[in-house]
Amino acid sequence: MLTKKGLKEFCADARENYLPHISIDCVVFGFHEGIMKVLVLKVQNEDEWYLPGGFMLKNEPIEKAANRILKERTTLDKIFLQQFHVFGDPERSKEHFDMYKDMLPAKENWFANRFLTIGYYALVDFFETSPNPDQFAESCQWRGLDDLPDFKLDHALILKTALDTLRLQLNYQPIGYNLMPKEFTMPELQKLYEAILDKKLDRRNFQRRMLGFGILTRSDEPRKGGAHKAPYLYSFDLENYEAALREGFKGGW
Amino acid sequence: MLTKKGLKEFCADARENYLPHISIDCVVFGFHEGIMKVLVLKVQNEDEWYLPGGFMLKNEPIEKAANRILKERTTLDKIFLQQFHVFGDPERSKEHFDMYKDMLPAKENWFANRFLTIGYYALVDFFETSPNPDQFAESCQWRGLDDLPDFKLDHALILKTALDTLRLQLNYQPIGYNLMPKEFTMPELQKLYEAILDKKLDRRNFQRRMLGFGILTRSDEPRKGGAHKAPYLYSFDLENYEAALREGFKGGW
DNA sequence: GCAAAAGTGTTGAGCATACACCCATGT
DNA sequence: ACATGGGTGTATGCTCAACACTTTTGC
Repeated sequence: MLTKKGLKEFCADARENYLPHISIDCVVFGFHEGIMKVLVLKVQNEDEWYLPGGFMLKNEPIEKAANRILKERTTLDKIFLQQFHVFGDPERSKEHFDMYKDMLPAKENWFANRFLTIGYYALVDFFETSPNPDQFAESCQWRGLDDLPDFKLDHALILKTALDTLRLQLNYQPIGYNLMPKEFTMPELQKLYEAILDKKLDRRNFQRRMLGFGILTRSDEPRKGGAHKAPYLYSFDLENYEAALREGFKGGW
Repeated sequence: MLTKKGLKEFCADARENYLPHISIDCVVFGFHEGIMKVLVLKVQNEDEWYLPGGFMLKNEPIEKAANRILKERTTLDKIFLQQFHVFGDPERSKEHFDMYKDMLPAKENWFANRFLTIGYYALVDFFETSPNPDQFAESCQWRGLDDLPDFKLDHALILKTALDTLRLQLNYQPIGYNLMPKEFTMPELQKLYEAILDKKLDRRNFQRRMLGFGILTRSDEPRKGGAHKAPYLYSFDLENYEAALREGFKGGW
């Protein structure tokens, strides 16, 4: 939560630069140790949790705004981003309104407005990401899907909707290029799918199916060093991958 | 196009009642004589075409606004509506801006604003719909997908995106309850699918597949009067239909 | 040599496709 | 009777799920 002075400064700045009534909230998915993780923000000195979000510059394309916001939170550029829904319940930002309503008169108070928020989800490489808190937050951190905090506002709904969309997407689009390192083994990729879908898949059928999509390249060198039989390393064939992204494929899990 | 007086009145009213920077545009699909039709508006005395759209009251949920707008255009209530995308290119409403920029100073000119538009598509019963023009339009009429006008703004993109979404939806959701009359024959339903997908389907396989979804009820009375063998009449089993809407089914066309 | 991880193969069920055939009705 | 639209049946092939077998590696 901001101090009165901080709020006043923020509002003056926001009114000048941002489109009113509109925000962007992002669900940033990463994959680490077999668990799907989401970037969450914790407010200073409070047990309050949010998804990373922000506002749109007056003359900025939506997707650019989402990219800019995420770059600030993750240091990542060129993130895979997908708009998935607009949340516009008139009461959805009431908590924010109540929190700040006594500090500034409504006319200059940015948070006295109703906000529609455009939901984006992002898929990022966990290891390339350096979470950065924003001016409202004390920390920005990864949380597993099995260990989510209680979100403020409608951010739990936003997260759930993003996850549902992602699961649906899995049925007709390749996923993984943005979530995996450059090279990976088939079992590692399978763990990603299992984490997203929250269910076990058959090792052998997964392999056949995945290879059938024709979006993977097997490198000559298997991964060494581990115990047991050395698995092959794969990477995505970007050309085919992107063709599949555009055209989609059939069938589901 | 509005007169200066009309514009001034509209803008004063809009500024008081509507959320700035945000509009809603709707792609209304109907089905008639084997062709998918879309509701389009024609501007008075100009060869300019738009999709039906409008603005959101300051305290109105998005979906309510879309419903209200469509009720005005179609006289229909309780329309099947699906939000599908937000279009937010900063230049997208430039045509509107240019058209009205000399009539009113930017400060009072509603159309001097940048607008994000939330795209909804609607599925309606062609025969229940009575198209009504709005204050900007001279006519509101159905046009077949094969006979679309050149749209202004980005409305061609909005329509295409809606159609793509609808086709995707066909893969995992039942469609038809909102587009067909209460009772219909299997060949009639097939024509709907063919019109949406723009390709021929096998009569017999379509029937088996459709019945396999378990969302149809066959009535005892076949349709009489026509030449040839009397086809059975079907209606949707609303309970199963809605369950299928929620849970989706697998496989595509 | 054994356990565990990973690669490859096989089989059977179910579903989609492409047909063939039968029934009803108006001309 | 026959053309046409419509309902039902069947053979083929493909895909997916389930499961068996083999290979590699560290202990």
